[in-house]
Amino acid sequence: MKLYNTLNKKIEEFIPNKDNEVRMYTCGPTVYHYAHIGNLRTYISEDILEKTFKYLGYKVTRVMNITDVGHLVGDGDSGEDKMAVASKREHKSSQEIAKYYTECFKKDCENLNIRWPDIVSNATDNIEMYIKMIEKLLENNYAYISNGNVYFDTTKYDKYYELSGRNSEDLMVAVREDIKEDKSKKNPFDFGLWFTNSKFDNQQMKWDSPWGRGYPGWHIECSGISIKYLGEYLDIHCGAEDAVFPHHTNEIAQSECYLGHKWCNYWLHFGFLNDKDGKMSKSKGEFLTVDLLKEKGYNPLSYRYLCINSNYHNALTFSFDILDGAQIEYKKLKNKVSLLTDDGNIDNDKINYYDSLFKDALNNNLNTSMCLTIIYDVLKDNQLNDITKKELISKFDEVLSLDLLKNNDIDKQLENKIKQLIELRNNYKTEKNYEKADEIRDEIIKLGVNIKDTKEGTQIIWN
RNA sequence: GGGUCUAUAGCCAAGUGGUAAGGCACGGGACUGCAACUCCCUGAUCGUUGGUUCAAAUCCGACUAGGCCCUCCA
Repeated sequence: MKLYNTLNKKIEEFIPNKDNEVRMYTCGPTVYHYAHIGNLRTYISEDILEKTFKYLGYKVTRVMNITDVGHLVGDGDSGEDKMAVASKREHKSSQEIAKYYTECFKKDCENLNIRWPDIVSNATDNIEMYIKMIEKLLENNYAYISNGNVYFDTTKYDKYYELSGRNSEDLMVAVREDIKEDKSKKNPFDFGLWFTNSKFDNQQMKWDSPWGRGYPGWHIECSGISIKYLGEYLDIHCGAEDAVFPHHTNEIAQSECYLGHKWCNYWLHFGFLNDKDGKMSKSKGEFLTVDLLKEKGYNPLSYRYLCINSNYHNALTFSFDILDGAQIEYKKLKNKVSLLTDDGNIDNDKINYYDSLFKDALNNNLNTSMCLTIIYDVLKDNQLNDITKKELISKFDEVLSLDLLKNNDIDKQLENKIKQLIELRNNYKTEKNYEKADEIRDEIIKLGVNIKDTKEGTQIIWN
């Protein structure tokens, strides 16, 4: 399959180290707050990538980290992070905060049909791995100790700027207002591997290390977890576009210097979900969570549909108007699927034909909007019987996970009640008492279903 | 200042050199007691500007606009 590889800045054929096996690492969330839907866009894309690999016949091992240390308290971002501040005031520990928000994240994933990765590891569960790596980096002179902290020396790794395409001359130092330049570094772009002398004096989580009691730098976490669980050769590393520099750049530097060879051949980055003012953030504007969407009457899968109908690589602008559109499209699609019957026999030639089109779309740099087009084509194809259509859609939904064939757990009791109401309404209709008939229809709609009058009678349409 | 990505109809978008997929919305029609659902019909020369080519939305250059990044934000 073809993917856009940030490392080479072009779309190229994906070839894993071992035939038919993919080792995949995806940067996980920092659990200091609820995830907003922009955060979740990345995980939706990763979920589709993972399921695509499987659909194409690869065996996939996917690892994700949970960052539960490093900037839970005290960094620039948390100044506006009211929830974390509130939790602190309530005397909750970092661990408690992390545990709570990890559960929230898990629930968000469930709502969006994001499969929980095979291995999910907390940053704090792998301290000995980071220490082992840092020791070796120090031993081989890729790192140095200064002012109580261990730093990676970026001048010792000549491919440091390969991923981001930058150079040291043009980078600006401490460009963000809330960041102060760290004078302990030899070079301005060196980064911390281990801190004992932190600028955050209220850091709660600390561990013993050969360099004193402290805590790991942010970047070593992903390298450590990846190498620990996926070995020395990684096939693909994913994350949002903002992670290219410095996070992934630093990961490559420390991992390859530690391993002594090339680490990962493919780097995939996902575009942002922006609001009309640009980057969505937790502190400005409306804080858009999955729960909020549900409260406002949106199906979380409408948002998944919106993401699927876009290209993972490009920025996507969010507004409720756009989500409204996606929700209507999604409902209509699902409704069309729900009208399919079980008639006929499965036509395997047709299955193979459409399945190969679907795979072509996925192979083409994850062209998921084309996948949706193929579903519409299947639905419109009058050479296909309903059972074949259903079979195809069921297969495609293994990747898209839009629950296209799921009837949202029909409640038998509810169904019986609706059937009674329909009978009552039809009696009124026969008497031409349309006022009463409409009242009953409204009542039925309030129960969360639609009805359709056909020549064969009134059908229930489950939303 | 530098890096990187993007720019196709009202909206979401496909398109990877040969004369613009699909979906939604809008409008028209069929169906209906009226609706909803469903079905049918209807729309763009591709940010601007040079160039390469028999031929460019698609390649190259310039410009314009926008996103992301330049130390812990997905």
